[in-house]
Amino acid sequence: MTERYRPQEIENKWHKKWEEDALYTVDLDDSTDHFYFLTMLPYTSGDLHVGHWYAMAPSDAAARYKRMRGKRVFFPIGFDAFGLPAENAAIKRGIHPRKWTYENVDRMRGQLRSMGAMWDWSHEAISADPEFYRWNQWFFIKMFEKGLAYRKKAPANWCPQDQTVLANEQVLPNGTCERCGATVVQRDLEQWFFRIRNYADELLDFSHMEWPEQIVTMQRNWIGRSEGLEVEFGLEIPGLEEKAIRVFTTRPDTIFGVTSMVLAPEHPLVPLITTPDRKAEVEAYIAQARRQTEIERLSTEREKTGVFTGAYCKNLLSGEQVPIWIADYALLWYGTGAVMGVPAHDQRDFEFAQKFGLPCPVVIAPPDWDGSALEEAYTEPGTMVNSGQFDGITNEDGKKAIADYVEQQGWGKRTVTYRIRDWLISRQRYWGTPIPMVHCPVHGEVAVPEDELPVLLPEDAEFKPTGESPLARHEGFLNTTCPKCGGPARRETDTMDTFMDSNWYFMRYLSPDYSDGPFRPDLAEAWSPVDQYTGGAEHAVMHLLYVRFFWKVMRDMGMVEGPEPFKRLFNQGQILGPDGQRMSKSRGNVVAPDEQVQKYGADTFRCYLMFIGPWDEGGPFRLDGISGIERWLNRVWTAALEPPKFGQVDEAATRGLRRLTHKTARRVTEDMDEYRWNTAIAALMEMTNGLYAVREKGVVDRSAWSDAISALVRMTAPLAPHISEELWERIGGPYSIHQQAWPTWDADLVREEEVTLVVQVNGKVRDRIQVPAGIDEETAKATAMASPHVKRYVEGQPVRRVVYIPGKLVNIVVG
RNA sequence: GCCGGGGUGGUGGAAUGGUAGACACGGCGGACUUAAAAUCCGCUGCCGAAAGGCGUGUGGGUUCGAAUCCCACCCCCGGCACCA
Repeated sequence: MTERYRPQEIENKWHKKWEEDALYTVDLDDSTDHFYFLTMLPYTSGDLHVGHWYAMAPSDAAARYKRMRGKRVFFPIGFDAFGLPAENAAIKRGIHPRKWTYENVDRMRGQLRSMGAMWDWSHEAISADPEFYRWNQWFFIKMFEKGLAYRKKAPANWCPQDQTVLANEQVLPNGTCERCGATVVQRDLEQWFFRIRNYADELLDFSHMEWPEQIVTMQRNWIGRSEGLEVEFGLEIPGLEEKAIRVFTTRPDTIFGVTSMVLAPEHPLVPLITTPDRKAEVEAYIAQARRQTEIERLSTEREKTGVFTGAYCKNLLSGEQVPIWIADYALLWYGTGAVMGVPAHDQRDFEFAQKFGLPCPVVIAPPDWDGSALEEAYTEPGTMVNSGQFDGITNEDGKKAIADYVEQQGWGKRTVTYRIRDWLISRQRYWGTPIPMVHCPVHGEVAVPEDELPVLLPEDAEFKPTGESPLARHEGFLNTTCPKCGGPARRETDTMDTFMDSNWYFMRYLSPDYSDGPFRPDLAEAWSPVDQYTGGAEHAVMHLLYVRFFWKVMRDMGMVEGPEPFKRLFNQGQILGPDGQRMSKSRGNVVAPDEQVQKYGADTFRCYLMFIGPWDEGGPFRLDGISGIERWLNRVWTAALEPPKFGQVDEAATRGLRRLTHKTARRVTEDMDEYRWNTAIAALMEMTNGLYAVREKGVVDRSAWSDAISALVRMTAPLAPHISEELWERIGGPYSIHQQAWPTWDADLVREEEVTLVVQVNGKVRDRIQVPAGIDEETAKATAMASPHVKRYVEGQPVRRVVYIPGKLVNIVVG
């Protein structure tokens, strides 16, 4: 008897050995057959949870598979270490964020190692290291110099109780502070932005990437391009310089139906046009709008609100006077901050008009319209009516005709508007990259000179919430001199959004110790773009859009080549608790991977995660199936180490074994190419079951058996790297299995000798007959007709048709 | 409301126009064992004694043949949501 499979022993043994041998260290200077496999870097939240395993273990399997297929695979890892969770945890525990973060890094490194993944730790990068964030600052300065970073006033969530700025996630859905329950208000602060809108059109081009359709659609909607017309409405207010209100519309065809002009409450014209008798009401409305968070303001559940300013503008096409209102559904930052209200053809305007008693003239007639009033807005195609010279044409033609006319008259022009806003990058927080700018009373915004980078994050700042950016209270940090004039100046005290780190971390991995730039240009050229990126779909419109934007910025700086950073993207599904709910400590449904690894071993745990279902679906994690994987790996162990008692060789059985081996190689290869781990494992289980059946009889050829075991163990290697390495050594394979070639298959050997011919009568299965694989049509049909089970259903009825699918099926149509 | 994904045995799932339920869990039976665990072998969609019938969310359609394609509807999950 061979000794039993003891996962914990062999796993520790091989971790040590692999590390000593630097088995997974890649020399990037050789980029032959390179393949960059990247997994989203983990946040330093503390312990590795099942979600990390679910994201990373299959990624590792995929990277290992690529390696065995002959690629030089770079598979790096690092830590996303800045950000609010660390700061909050530090505040709660009264320890420094750096201490909390780096202790977590140490713990997580150990947990990550237990997975047995082939990460190249020699290329690790941590975003909170000064040598990393130095280059965030460098990039910021470059972007400032190119006009891609700019400063302007923008509202931030402000908690008047805690006297602090809150991130959106810290504001509860009812608009209160998650910490103290006070009502959060909007407060304007000078903040930094990146001009992502400059790249909006380019970001809509997805032709150079193989990404899930879902993510592409989400990004497309997020960018939200709409084509329309910007058109002026006349303003004649005594003493007012402004002679027009500009609106953006995608429906120029409805312009004759305008019965109101609605401005955003913050629109700069509002205080200038409001009549004295409306002033009090208008100001009260603006004040209440400002008190609401954007989430509340944009809720579609709410009834429409608004107030009349007392002023009117002129519809230049119809000549009509139009009352000017303000309402919070008009958004200052979208379009021109003004909406033309067409109640008959826009549901939102319809509700607004209903509430305030505004008229609702129809200008696009529905096909069967009898002239009666509408019950709701009509937004379908129709014929133009009540639209002066444009009457009688379809509204689609009307769109063009009116846009042409407006452009001819010089009242406006066709434009494109985007939903996406510039990227607000300022955070009024401590634990992040300091923005490397200086505010000089004489020279204004001045960038810190490159040779003074990094602007270090002071370790002794008071990071507990006080009402200001933590760095603003640190005198030593705050007070500096102007790089231009040497006079006294103040440092910028905001830090950067941590999505800045994830913009380029994968490039830092290439040369984490490089100090002449963010990354070595020659390695960037040889190893980018990333061939395969894997991670969660929750990053669809933040990280995955920012990183594409930033890549294009780097490209325009001449630092990288090509249109996109990631050729292929794969989103794994989300793993839920056994109850089907998101895992959380408060629900008590958290499965701790460490315990499971302790109990079953990393190989079993990895394989089980891959076996429960398709990788992109995720789903509830129940432990009750894990014994199936445990048994399977035990059977692989036994099959590999306890061969049959070879005796009289049966040729057919030997051919059968070879067929099983080659067939499995084909199936597993195809499945692994598509990351279909569950079916790949099922195929390996079937092969293992087949080997067991053969082993009982012991009538196969020795070499067919050892070929089968060799292939089985190699195909198991990407999934369960430790047990396969151990078995490989024990069956006498050269170290390391992870450097061996992937099994190939021979199509001739895969071919079956016999097939099951399914016989149907009128589409219902009536018999299954074993026939030689090469059977011809005539023989197949005759065999089918001869079947007694078939005869019963055919007899006495005319055969109308016989359908034959070669080697598979005969369908006899009677009646 | 809009966009995307999905609905298959007791359970996780397989099958993308041709044998529905691969593989696995669980269950049942057997072998081994003093016994249990582990291990090994067999059976296991539902109804039916059998013959056979029924069966992939619901209803209809296309086809010799539909889980798979088309139409309508219901439900679940994810994302976006007053975008002019």
